[in-house]
Amino acid sequence: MDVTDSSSHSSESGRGRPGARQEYKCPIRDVLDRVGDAWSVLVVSNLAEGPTRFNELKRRVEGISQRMLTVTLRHLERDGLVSRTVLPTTPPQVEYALTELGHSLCGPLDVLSGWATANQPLIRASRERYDGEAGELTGGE
Amino acid sequence: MDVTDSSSHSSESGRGRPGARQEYKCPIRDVLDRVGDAWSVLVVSNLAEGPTRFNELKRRVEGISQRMLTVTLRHLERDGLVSRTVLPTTPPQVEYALTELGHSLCGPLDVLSGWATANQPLIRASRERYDGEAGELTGGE
DNA sequence: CAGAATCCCATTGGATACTG
DNA sequence: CAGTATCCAATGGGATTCTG
Repeated sequence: MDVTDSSSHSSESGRGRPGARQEYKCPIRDVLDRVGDAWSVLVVSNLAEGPTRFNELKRRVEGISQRMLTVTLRHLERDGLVSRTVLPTTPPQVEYALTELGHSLCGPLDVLSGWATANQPLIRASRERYDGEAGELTGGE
Repeated sequence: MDVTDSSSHSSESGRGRPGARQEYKCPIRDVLDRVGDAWSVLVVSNLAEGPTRFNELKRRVEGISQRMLTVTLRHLERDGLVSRTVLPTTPPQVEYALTELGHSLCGPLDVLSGWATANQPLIRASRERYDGEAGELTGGE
């Protein structure tokens, strides 16, 4: 494991401007920004099953707003994980598909989701224990 | 790949309350919420090297605010990934360490960061290409 | 030292309406 | 159909201050 940030800013960089971190951080960061975005993962995993059109995707990811789907797809496209193909039909159809790079991400993502699925019970349990204890202390009772 | 949300809400669940998604989603989600949080990853990877005290951690992750370090540690603790031990000294010392569960996450995290490191050049390139084209269209010249 | 609390602005993201 | 644009509530997170 070596995700340790090396190109870190001295804390003065982000001073005064809340939320405005900085542009250059460790390489991992920006990838995690994408992976960490729950929508991205759901979209990618959906696309893993094959090319899909916008509204179809919106239906499948169900719960995502139109705006977020657009934004997410743009990000994924920008990162070269997803390709966007406009079919010259009327009405216009747009097909999204994983690129090679996108497919290659599925492996690592799978490992992670495997871990998540396997350990979710433990995590859930830990949370309930934690929350329970917290409640005891606060509630006094 | 099957991260597809199965316990999805009909869109009525989150209706009206922006940002307030819902409590139950697919198992993967809450794990990704933690992994996706850049700070969590940095903290975990730091703790992977051994137990560390609060301020030491703050120094090492450099760039993290005190508040975020506290919050992040609380989350990790709640999820059972990190243990918190108060040494009864004066002044009080608090040591944070990875639990077994926490350590087990390092593997998957490593896979991911491996992918990230390996493909970062491609991603960067893709972004520049994308941004370049976007600029052409918008700026006209 | 370790952390809780407060203030406050910036970004997020849902809802809605409009366009080609 | 496939978006784009706008509005606005909620959250995130830095800075600062106070405590045991």
